[in-house]
Amino acid sequence: MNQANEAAAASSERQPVKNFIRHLIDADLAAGKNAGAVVTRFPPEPNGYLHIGHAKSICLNFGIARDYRGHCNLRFDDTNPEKETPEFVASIERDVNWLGFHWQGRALYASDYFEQLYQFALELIDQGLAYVCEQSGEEMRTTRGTLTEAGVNSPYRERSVAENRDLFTRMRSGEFADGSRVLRAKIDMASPNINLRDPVLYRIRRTLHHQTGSEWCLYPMYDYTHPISDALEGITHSLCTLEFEDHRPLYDWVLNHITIACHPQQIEFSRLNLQYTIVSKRKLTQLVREKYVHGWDDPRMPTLAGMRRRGYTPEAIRTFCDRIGVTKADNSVEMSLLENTVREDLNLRASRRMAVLKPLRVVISNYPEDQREQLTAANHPQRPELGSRTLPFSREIWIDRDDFVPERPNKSFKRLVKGGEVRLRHAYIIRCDAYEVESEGEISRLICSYDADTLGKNPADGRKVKGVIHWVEAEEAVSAEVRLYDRLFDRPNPEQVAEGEHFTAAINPASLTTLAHCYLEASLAASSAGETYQFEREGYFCRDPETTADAVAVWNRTVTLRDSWSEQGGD
RNA sequence: UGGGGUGUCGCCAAGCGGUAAGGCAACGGGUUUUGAUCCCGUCAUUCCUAGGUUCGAUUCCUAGCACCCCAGCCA
Repeated sequence: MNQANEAAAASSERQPVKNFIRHLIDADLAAGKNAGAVVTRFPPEPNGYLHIGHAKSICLNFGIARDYRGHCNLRFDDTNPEKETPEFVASIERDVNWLGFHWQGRALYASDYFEQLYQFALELIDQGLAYVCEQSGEEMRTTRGTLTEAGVNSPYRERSVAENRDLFTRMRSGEFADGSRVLRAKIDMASPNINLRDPVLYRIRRTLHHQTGSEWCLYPMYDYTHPISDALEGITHSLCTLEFEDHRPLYDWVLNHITIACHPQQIEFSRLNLQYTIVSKRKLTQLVREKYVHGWDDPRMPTLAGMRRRGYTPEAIRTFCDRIGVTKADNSVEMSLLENTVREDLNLRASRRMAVLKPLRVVISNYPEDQREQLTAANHPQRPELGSRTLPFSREIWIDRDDFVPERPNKSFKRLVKGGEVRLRHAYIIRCDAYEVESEGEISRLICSYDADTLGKNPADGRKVKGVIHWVEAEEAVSAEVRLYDRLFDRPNPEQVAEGEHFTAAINPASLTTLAHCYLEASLAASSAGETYQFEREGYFCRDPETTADAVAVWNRTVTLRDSWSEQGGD
């Protein structure tokens, strides 16, 4: 971040906000549980990029570890090699760090525990609590029962311990075909909780694993792996989302039936729903694969990589996560909360610059042709310590097309009209004397005159000029491409589409507007990738890091300025 | 109609028996060389509903209602 001021940035963050999980931990601590330790973990599956929903979980888990002087492990839940890749592992590590959180030592993997997991499975078998089942997937589905009817016991359920041990050992050594056998927990096929109807613990899959290679053809399931991984790491509070609530009896069952000292407490909270976007990894993957967006880091994506590229700061995202809170209630957070948090953060730290997005040529007829001036403009109206920069000024400048109309449309209109005056930000007051029109009817040029006695002061005769517009000196202007982003979906809940339609039907076709011929003030020639500025009267813009050095620089609009004018019916 | 959850302002969310915090949004007003920022003010006699307990209930009890999740060899 350019001109970052740590103190200023830090002030936008708040003191720890209490939530029901922190209250539970307080109670545990007060009761002397876990010898006063608080250990959490963030357990992503490396099958996609991290998004804003993960940010909520990261801030929760790492935030609690920080505030309770414990620690939080980053642990990849890598038990399904078919969907996981090293690229995702790398992106996740990068994004967690970028968000501002760090783990001790190396990142951990559930696959680190494959051997121990296997030994614990043997222990379950020895107790008669797990068996090798040869039913097909289809058979297993039909015998599982329904929500209201009990399931039917598998014919393989009563195998002897010796036979189960033999079979399971041979499953590991690769004697059986993929999918031909699974290891199942022997619990209760009539349980009203379907997760307890003899759930699968292990399946056979000959897939190269990104961490363990071809060492295993036997992979453990999430419900079996997660509690043991947590326990092996000494996790005290295992935080997950609501849909795992009815898996908790299984989580506890596993730990209650093996020899292990630690028994973490699983606590569930509701996942984040953000209006006008989606946070389903499956759907985000589809947007990328089917090229609805330009990649996981497309600035329209709710991924941390996309937000970073768009210009959102980690501080703003953390503050947002503080503000949405943590509860068990289903929620639907308005985009304006996120946007306001980003604006608030950027307003404080971003230097101001001027940029003309839709250029309209202006000639100042009474300004001497051979004259040039170097004006001085403060980088930030409220923070003088951020310094100032120089603004060239001459007879020819660019202003934005939206800042001129021939005739005043209403009495509160403050921009330039023919015969009217307006203040050029940081410069003089000009009057529009005439305008030229092209064959198409489009205005091609404005002929204006300036009041030389209005630099840094109001007119001596006391006349009031209300409007202020931004501009860029023509000769030294820097060419740029500017990309304006709008919400990716056209409705608050993109899942809500007509019968038979897919969520992609809700994609906003105007989510990206590219302006290829924009002019930035001269000082921006020295900007560098990733820097964010406020383009006055337009919004916050971040110089795109992915653009090649020799091309015209690309700027991504992070967020617009609040605009109470257009909200009232202005344009 | 099985099991597990949740219901406090348009959105998020405090509150844990003592008489409804805060943020966002919205709406007024002031300052302003960004229609930005900033400042000031307004915004739930009411907490899903109905009963009950109590001097007193959003908080306790009972009965309803609404919504979400679960039948992957995904996580």
